[in-house]
Amino acid sequence: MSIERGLTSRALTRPTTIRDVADAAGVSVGTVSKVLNGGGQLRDETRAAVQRAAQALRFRPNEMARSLSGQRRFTVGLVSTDRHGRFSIPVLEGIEDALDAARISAFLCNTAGDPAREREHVRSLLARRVDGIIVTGQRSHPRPPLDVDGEPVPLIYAFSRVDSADAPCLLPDDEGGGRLAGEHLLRSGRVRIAHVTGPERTEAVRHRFAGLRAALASQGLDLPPSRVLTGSWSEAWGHEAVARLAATHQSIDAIFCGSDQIARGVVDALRERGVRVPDEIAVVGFDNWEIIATATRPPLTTIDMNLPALGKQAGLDLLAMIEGGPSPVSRRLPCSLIVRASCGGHAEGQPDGS
Amino acid sequence: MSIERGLTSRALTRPTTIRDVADAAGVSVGTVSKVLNGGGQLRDETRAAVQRAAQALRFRPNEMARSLSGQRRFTVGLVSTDRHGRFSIPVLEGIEDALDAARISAFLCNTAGDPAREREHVRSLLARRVDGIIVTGQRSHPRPPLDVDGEPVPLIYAFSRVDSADAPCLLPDDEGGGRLAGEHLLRSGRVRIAHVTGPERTEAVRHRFAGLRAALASQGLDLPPSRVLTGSWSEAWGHEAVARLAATHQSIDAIFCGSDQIARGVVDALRERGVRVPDEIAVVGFDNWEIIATATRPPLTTIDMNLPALGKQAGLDLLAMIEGGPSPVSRRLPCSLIVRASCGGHAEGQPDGS
DNA sequence: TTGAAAGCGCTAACAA
DNA sequence: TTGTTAGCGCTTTCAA
Repeated sequence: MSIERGLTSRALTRPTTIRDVADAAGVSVGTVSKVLNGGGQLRDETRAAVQRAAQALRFRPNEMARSLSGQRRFTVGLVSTDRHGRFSIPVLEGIEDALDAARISAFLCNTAGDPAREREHVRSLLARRVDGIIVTGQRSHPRPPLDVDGEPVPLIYAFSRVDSADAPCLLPDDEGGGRLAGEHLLRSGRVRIAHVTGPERTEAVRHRFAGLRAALASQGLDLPPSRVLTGSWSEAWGHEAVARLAATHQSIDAIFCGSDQIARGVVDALRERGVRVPDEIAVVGFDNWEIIATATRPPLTTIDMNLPALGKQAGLDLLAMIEGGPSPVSRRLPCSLIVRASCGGHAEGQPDGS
Repeated sequence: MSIERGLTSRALTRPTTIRDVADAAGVSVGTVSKVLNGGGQLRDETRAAVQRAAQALRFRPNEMARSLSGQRRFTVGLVSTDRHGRFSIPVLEGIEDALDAARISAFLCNTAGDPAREREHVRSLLARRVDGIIVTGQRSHPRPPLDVDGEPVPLIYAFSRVDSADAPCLLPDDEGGGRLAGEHLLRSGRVRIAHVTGPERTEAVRHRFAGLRAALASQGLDLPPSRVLTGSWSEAWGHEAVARLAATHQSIDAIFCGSDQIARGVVDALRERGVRVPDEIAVVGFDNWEIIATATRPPLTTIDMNLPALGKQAGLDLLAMIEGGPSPVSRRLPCSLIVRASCGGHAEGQPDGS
């Protein structure tokens, strides 16, 4: 009976408040708050009564009201600077995984590379008092630090380079990836390796190349400049590169490509020239972009940047900062080798890096 | 001088409140609220003084506090059911465009197809009292309506089919897309057309096929079953379909493919058989997945579903519902033809549908 | 073991 | 033209 108290007098559409529950259970709001948050010393019957009332009224505590008093908002901002590029999506997924586990909601902010839009989004995030912000996006060129107007909000960069030394920043270990590719090629018995990759000036290109060279060097092998071709990140460039390799009479038994798209162009071009892959020339790609890698004939052995794992780590790091921990350190996260058929040999261990 | 009042006694990290601004400007909080919200009758000097104080203190009104009293939260939930699939991304972008313009923030909720996760996210959204929810995701099979626990929250489905007649739902006009493709082929002088498409039972396959057939029928042309091949959404299937077409000695001058991936497989297979595209056989794809369509040789003429426009419309419809307008009606939004080289002929008008 | 009441930061109705 | 004050829904002392 007493549980019904106040049920009839309420407007039908107004959301149930803690007050309603208190009335229905015949206790005070303070008591309701305590049972709902598991605090205080209460009689079991009281707890039960309150819980029953809350259930009956489908009570759902207003998060904004809770946030007003509490210290944390359980909300973070996700600022992504490229129009949800192919790479930021898997990163976002990883971030969401980490956040979901901590029951934190995320505001999605796409700046589409527009500084004005970025400013607006950040304003809005700060006005909403988010507990932290993760910045994702293009990493070919370093971006200026996110302007948080001096606010001391935890901030981390995931798959996005910043031109600020102290900003915590998570990136894939491209050099390690290049090394993995090189080592795999060497293990497969290849020794005359060419490298067909993207724009010379991008960091990823330089690092992947350095990794490959290091792998070869460790076996005393050299990588003559004539076998290193920089171009664009396209299939078309893969085709052209093969033509150039042929024109300059390179005698090679393997090609490490800077991306799966390039690799696909390379493999197609090789096949059209009657060169057997991997028998005559082995090919390794980069990105593990499944839709490309698996449709290539033969399917591409390639390097995976483990972007979801990177995103997840960024989420965890941010959570640590929010909890008051020390600022996490910038670092490179491992890539892993994905073995398919374009390189011959057997499938090996495929660490997923997560 | 008076503007400085209270500046020193405040803890350094506590965010500035309206109270601080009021003290600094030597007015009451009510007055500050009025100038900040452009209300009431105030002396210009007062306004100026308040604004100066607000600026000086870098005052940023707490959105959660505003929401507590106000009617609207200016936040919506984005529930996407597939792990940020290739199709939901462009839809999300369109949604964000519409929302940004209305200065509304969006909570990103990825359910990864997990009902438990979906339930949790919806709970959280309701607890945060979002003004509305947009559901995005797989549309191959209709999904059950989002369970909002009876809450009267505005809700719309974008690129996601629901098995509920009255749920507002926005989808691309696949049949119209199929018709566009058929008409384009006919205009190019093709009359013996084959159709290589995805899984027979999916709605998109049936609709696109129906559109093609309608276009042919309008010219008195028939589409014999032997020229309609259903399979999977892969490049490999495109290859195989070409082999089957050849094996059954079909005499055709065009192929309309259910997706760009299939089209790419078809074009590659054709080229490998020495068939010239588009001279001997014209090919039209579907999706306008640029990375595929432009890398195909020749680049694919294809159908674009205008997903960003669809997302934007979903956002606008939701806003209308939030404003209290009538529930928007479910509908199909137009596709458009993107002319490249795989079909021969000149580039025609390319309505972008936005 | 429970209740009362003072905030949290802001808006809006009402006074002055 | 401006100030006062009562909420908004919840948490958290402090009393009882």
